[in-house]
Amino acid sequence: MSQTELEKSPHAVLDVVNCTSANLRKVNRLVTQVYDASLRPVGLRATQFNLIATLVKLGDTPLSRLAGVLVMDRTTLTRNLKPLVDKGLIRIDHEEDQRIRIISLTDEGKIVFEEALPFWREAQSQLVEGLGQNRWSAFLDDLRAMIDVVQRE
Amino acid sequence: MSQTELEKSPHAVLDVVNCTSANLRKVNRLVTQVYDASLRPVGLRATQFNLIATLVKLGDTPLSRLAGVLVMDRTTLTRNLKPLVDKGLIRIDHEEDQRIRIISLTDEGKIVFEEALPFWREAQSQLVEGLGQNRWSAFLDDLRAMIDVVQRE
DNA sequence: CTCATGTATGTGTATATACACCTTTATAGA
DNA sequence: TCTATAAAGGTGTATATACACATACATGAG
Repeated sequence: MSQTELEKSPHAVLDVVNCTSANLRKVNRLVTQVYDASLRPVGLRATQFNLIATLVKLGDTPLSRLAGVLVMDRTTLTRNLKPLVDKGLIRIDHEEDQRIRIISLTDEGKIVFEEALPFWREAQSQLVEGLGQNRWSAFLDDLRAMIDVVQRE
Repeated sequence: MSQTELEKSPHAVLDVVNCTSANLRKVNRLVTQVYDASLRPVGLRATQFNLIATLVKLGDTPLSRLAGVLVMDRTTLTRNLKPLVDKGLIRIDHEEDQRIRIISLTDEGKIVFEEALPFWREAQSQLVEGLGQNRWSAFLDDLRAMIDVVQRE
């Protein structure tokens, strides 16, 4: 009769409480709900707002490059674009190279972004102030460090 | 002709780079992929492993209480249980009160958890060491602080 | 005992995510 | 020129997430 892993390490279950992934997912759920709630008046989700903001910054961008900048799976981006295209906020055009899809903001997309900005700021401030400026800055630094850690592999 | 929000605040787009939600979601995507990849040999996703680990800790638990502990929407939990029930790792029973669903680990669920533990540890170590013990601890503290901030509303 | 109300849960729908696999289009060699 | 390969993208499928709405059951007021 061999001992189970749990009998050998009774603290194993406690360790799992410290799971980086589980804690991240939990925070992500909660924080996403805060931003989604703030942005609801303009009909955007947090993900969609970020996608639009990235396009404002980059200008017209090929799909794969956009996915690279967002550090997002290409096929996820394709799916995320759909509701925005349906709403007329984003346009997808071709280039000479028929393989390449150029993602652009429409005029309405730009307007909606401007409308959404104050609502985004509201959510952002709420969290920055809730955690405190300094601690929030450190937290953001750590998020970026974590990105480096994972991507460096 | 009124100025646009962007013309008034040319740094608005740069601010959005610091979006707590966007950065969290990005890290969450990457970290989830690390844990999913580690756990693939045992056929569990990070979310599923965490769900099982929580059940190991709590024992048989009513659905809504489990959702509360996980800080997860009740309906999300229902959906997340399905693949685990299908695989026979989790069972859903009734109580005397016919409304209540009791979620339990099956014997096979317990076995799979034990098999999964070393793979979880591998992913966990990878991130703890990548970020450094101290910084990782601070990061986890901040995640928990962020949970408090959001829940305190 | 009966019904109004509250509690526990499920379903419909939409989005977010990503892996495996497939199609289309360029391009570099032979 | 022709073709093998690489590059860019899409689709099928499965999971993760949550809001709005619907259902079933329990319980207390009368």
